[in-house]
Amino acid sequence: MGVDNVIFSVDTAQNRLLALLVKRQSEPYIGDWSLPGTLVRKGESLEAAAYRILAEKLRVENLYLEQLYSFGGPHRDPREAPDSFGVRYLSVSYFALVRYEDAMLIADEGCEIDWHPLGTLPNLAFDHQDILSYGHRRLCNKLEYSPVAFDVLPDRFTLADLYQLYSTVLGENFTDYSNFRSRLLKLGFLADTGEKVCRGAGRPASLYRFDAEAFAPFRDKPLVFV
Amino acid sequence: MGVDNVIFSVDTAQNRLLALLVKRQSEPYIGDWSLPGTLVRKGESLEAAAYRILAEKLRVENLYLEQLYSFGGPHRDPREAPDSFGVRYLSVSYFALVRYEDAMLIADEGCEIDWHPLGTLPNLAFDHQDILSYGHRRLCNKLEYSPVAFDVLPDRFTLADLYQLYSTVLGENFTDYSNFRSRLLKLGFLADTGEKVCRGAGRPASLYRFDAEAFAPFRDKPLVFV
DNA sequence: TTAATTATAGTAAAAATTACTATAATTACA
DNA sequence: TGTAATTATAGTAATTTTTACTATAATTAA
Repeated sequence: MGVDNVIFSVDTAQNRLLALLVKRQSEPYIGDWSLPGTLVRKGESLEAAAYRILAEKLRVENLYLEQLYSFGGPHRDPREAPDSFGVRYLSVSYFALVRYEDAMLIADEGCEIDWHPLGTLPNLAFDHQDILSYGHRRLCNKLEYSPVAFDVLPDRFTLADLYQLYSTVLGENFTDYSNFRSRLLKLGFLADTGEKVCRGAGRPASLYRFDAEAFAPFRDKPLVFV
Repeated sequence: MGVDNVIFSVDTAQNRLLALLVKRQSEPYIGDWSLPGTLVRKGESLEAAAYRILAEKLRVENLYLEQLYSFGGPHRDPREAPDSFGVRYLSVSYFALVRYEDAMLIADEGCEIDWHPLGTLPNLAFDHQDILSYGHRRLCNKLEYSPVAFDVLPDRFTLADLYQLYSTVLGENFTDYSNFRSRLLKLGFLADTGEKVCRGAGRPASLYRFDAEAFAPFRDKPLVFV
């Protein structure tokens, strides 16, 4: 039984949504890119295994992680072989969003690992393309309905930072900046810190922080940010 | 590796949301109620196993089924014992909504099985209460955002039937009937068959059917029925 | 025949969304 | 130094959607 992670990050400098892939070093699919995965260890929970893979590939402080789906058809892996329970390889997938700027790739002994823009993905091993696509759908939904963005933004951020994260993930047909601003501000869980930052030309922007307490009443409500 | 099902139905005559439970006939938790479950067979997909349990407990034509979550902490089952993969018992749960009026319980050799109203559930075996609660949350969301209702309504139904299903599942603080009607009708995927039915006193109601083709543009869009 | 009952249509006020315009505060550069 | 470009922010009018109702239609019950 294995855990496979779909790990996303947003490169705000280049406006790209990225997925973390590792190159397989053994058969089957040797040399192909795949999702980082692992077998679950004795006594280890699924979530613990998911965090462990992530920590083996990435040094990162700020992230959001949740279970995605379990893929377990009998023909998904050529390694298929009966075992004591009469089942074949099962993959429980998790999806994560991490802060790109902080994430340090851990490249141990020749293990190739890299970020890949969602637009130009290589062919993936196993059914990992399906898993990744499913993870992408979930990421979009999560962003629209949950405050996951604030797990990967810095503690203090501008509304432009927030907007850029949203529009990079959700694509072109996203609300315009002005309306996004007023909607978010009206919700009342973005607290203006009073501080300003200058980023290149133009009027300085206010730094906001996410007020988790003020967000509490929205928990588990269908709250749409788009 | 096992599959456990959270199977819901709506008793419209009594306005109750029901879950299907079976009484355990072996240790651990012997005599307690639990979700219907099974071990996955050699060469069987997870979904196939989920449909198989359902078919073993219930004769029913109309249903909706989807994967819920995988529960796999190392301490969830007292039966825990290491196996060849180094993992413990894992439960992949599925949730289903079936048409109550058609569903025939299959009671084989002394296997106790019954519908239980969500309000008055007994103590459940293992972590099945958690799984059931999670399934209930998912059911509410599904109903609000997807056309699952039409999988368990008869082919032709009145708007009152539809409203009753929604309000039974989603509870008291649900939109009023009049606004529910106009919202649904405006969406344009309910086709008036022209037929009328009399149900007790009052003006006869139109029978509608779900027009899957007209619904197509809404697929995967965040469509709120509430 | 009248009252009760259920289905359906419609509507006015409130709220939310959308597509903008205007203004403020900074940097870039001629 | 002054003017243009740039970015942030505020505001607003038109439209659409939602909400809380009222009115009317078609049937059964008495």
